[in-house]
Amino acid sequence: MATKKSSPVHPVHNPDIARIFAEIADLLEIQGANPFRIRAYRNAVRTVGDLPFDVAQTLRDGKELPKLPGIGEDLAAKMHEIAETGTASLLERLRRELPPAISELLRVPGLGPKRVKHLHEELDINTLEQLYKAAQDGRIRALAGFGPKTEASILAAVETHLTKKRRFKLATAAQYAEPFATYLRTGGRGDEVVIAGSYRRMKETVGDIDILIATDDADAAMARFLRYAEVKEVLASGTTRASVMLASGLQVDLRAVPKESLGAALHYFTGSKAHNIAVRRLAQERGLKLNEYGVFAKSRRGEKRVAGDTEVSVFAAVGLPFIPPELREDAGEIEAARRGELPHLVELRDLRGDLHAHTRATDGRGSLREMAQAAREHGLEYLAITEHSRRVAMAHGLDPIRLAKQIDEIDTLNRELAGITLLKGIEVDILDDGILDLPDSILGKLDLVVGAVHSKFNLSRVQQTERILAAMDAPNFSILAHPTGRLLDTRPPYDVDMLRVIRKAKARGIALELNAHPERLDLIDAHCRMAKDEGVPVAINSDAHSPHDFDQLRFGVGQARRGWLTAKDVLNTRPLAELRRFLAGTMNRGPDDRKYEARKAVNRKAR
DNA sequence: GCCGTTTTCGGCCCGACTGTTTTCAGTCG
Repeated sequence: MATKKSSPVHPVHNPDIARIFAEIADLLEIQGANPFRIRAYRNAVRTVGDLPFDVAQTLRDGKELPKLPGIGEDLAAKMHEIAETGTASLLERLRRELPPAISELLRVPGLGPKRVKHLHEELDINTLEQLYKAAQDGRIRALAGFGPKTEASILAAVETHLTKKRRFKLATAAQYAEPFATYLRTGGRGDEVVIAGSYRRMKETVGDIDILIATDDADAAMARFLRYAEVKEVLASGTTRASVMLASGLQVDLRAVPKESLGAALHYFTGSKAHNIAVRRLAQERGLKLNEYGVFAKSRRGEKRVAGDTEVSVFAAVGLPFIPPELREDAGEIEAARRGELPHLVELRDLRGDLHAHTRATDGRGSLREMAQAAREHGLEYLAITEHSRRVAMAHGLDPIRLAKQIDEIDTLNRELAGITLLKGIEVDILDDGILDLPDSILGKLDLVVGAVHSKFNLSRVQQTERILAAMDAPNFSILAHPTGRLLDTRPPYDVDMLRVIRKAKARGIALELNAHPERLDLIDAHCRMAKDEGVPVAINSDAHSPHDFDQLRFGVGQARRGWLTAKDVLNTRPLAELRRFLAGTMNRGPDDRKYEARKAVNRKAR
């Protein structure tokens, strides 16, 4: 339901503004508005989503918003309006003109604005449920421009969509959870506040947020929790636990514990459930009882508390060293801990560089110099510039001439930059047949080649795998970008035999990327472990499209930690000289690589 | 709706694929 302007206002965060702009864009699109006007809103979604500061907070602090690219007078005014009222009058008007749930229909793959409009006007379809019913009844295939295949794909898409419970991407949840935790921390009594649960384990998406507060005054902490301005609804509230729904739709649970129980409670509420069960079993074997209040030894005269003020003490009581939260999935971490073989996980500060970034030359938002400076400010020593290649027309991908020009620009800039080195790269498209989108004559002049699939996601497993393996046979190929192509919530991974890809990478001395973009986080944790087991280095890359995107590296590191990676397993922890040696081994390979050449020749002939 | 300016309106990344056509519209990235 639409928020009325007169209703109590919840503080607004950037994702809220972005969501409103996105909905406006959707509704305008269905109405058939000027496509460039729609694009302006979509650009604004990205701009707001990427901002390194909170818009509403900035305005509340009485500060001016800086001039933002693509945000003119009108959109700036709307950002003010949303920050103040939680909504935009334009959105409210559009919602009156169109059924409120109709923009949901645009989420169905294969349905764009024209078809949604058509379905609305011809069949009075306004919701996913109505769409599903119509597809089941075979009414959609009867419409002009639709057919049985379209109908079947709609049916399948809605089925997967309807059954999915809403989860938040880690980076989005962070934007709500961290200010909330900060608010609780500033309660003034020195309470210890920790966000536990899957958030602390750095899972790529979280269903809700679990906050733990160690306090001497649970009543006051509870009251403060419930008073938080973003609370829309109190779902439950007692003396030690409460549960609320925020205006953003994110559920937050609070648990207040006495300070001496913090460690045990933290362990308990961090999970995972499977990990907790396994640890409790260990406790049981030792005649101990483990719960959220501590570790207890049974005696004839009741129970004696033996540990629980810190997590370390909890683990120690069951004979284990501290296990980092990211590993707590009962996926071998307890056995490894027992044997003293836990990995020393990679940390953000271990990263010395970033091997995937874009600039304004294609679809990025910073100049070469701005990106270099931002990388340096994030403590990096090197940064690879890897624009899209020409096949990605929408991003204005580089052709050989423009790439050659950028190579010169980077050489020139490197001569004057201090404290950071730019590497010359490309994110070259892997075409349908596994051939790269640019000729070797130009690729061979680069420091590295990052290969990526951006098309033909629905090839069969065999075809998709062969395509990628073929590309890795190319004379110049350093890193396979976002290896499964998935976008969280939006696009499933393509079907590919990852073990074969990883073994090919091993054979060819190629690295795999762990793309740190919050929508991607690709490689997934299991594949990180697979790569590590096979001895293939993983590059944690930001895929930065603007200077502050380097902030996202922390989510990539979280994912890498879930994949058991140590600094040694990560390519871009290496010093520049060492990295260069690795990259040199992936470039300008000799005539031994006949497979790729043969394939290229065959394909040329076929054309 | 933004932007840049030859200062007040015209341009704004576009190629490929799919299913539906019978020469192409709609969607995607």
